[in-house]
Amino acid sequence: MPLPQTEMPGRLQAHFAERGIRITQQRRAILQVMETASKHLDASQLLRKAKKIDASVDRSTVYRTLRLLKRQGLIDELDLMHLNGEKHYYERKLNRDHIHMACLRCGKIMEFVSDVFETLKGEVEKDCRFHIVVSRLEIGGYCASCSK
Amino acid sequence: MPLPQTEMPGRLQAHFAERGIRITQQRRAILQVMETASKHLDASQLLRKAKKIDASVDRSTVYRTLRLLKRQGLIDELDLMHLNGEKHYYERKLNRDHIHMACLRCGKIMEFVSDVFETLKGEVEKDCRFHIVVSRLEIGGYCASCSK
DNA sequence: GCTATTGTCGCAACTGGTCGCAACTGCAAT
DNA sequence: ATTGCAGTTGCGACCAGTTGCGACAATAGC
Ligand SMILES: [Mn+2]
Ligand SMILES: [Mn+2]
Ligand SMILES: [Zn+2]
Ligand SMILES: [Zn+2]
Repeated sequence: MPLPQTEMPGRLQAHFAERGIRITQQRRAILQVMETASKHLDASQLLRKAKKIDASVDRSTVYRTLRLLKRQGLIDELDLMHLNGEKHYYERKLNRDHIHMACLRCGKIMEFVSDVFETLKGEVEKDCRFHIVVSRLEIGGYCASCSK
Repeated sequence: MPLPQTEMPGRLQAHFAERGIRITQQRRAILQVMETASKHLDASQLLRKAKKIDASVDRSTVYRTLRLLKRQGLIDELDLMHLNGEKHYYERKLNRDHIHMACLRCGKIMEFVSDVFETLKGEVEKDCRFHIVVSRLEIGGYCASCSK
């Protein structure tokens, strides 16, 4: 089962500079956390980690920076089936979209890259004349070990 | 006061009866709203409409009933790309899954049924040995009239 | 119909995400 | 280096969703 290829250690901060977006102390801390994160951070985890780098970082700034990163297409927002409450999860956008699967029993999160998914998106673009910017496929169910 | 109990119960209420789930005045009101809704209600709209049928319905009961309906597989929960804040939208689960597309410019929501989507889910079940219970594909982008 | 059982409800307190505002700061022009 | 200012921040108030609890009401059994 194919896994998503990890992006080069590219810099979120570089994207900001290129697009003339102001780089503040707080944003630097938040971006650094997002860069180095093992995936799927939620907002409060992100806040806690960013505070370790710059203690002045406030909750609102985390949410505002997440919104900015989303608008810039640099991160994806996930529900992961809301297995643990309503919160959302964030991960750096990779070269290729991937599907997320969440096991409703053990809570494991799996990722899957598929050509059929690409085909499906192509179909939507053609049949609906819809120009896709972002797409998100999340599946809930039972993983191999839990479905026995 | 709630409507008379002799009123023709909808499918949701029938499902509750079959499964031995207690049918209360408040739930009857909420189910009735979900049955007759043109789609994609959010929680506060649902609360407002349900209160018109039974004024005693409380916010918590709406959320608890939504959770119950989700667990029973009777409704789907959608983000619709969080075009209007973080809230979630709900719709009755239909015979066949469909994709949701949201236009980032005009806000229009479109639905699309695709065999390729079914193929993709089949692939996930087979390749990942994952038993799918619920799936949700949401796409953000620009509709035909907005992408010119 | 009446009562006992137990699931559900409304309420109020709490948590997590948002927003308006005044203070601050990154950055670029001098 | 200094200055000027738009963009950004922390803060506090606010709003939406959750939870624990005592009161209540839907059902089953009499
Ligand atoms: Mn969501
Ligand atoms: Mn992922
Ligand atoms: Zn599992
Ligand atoms: Zn549009």
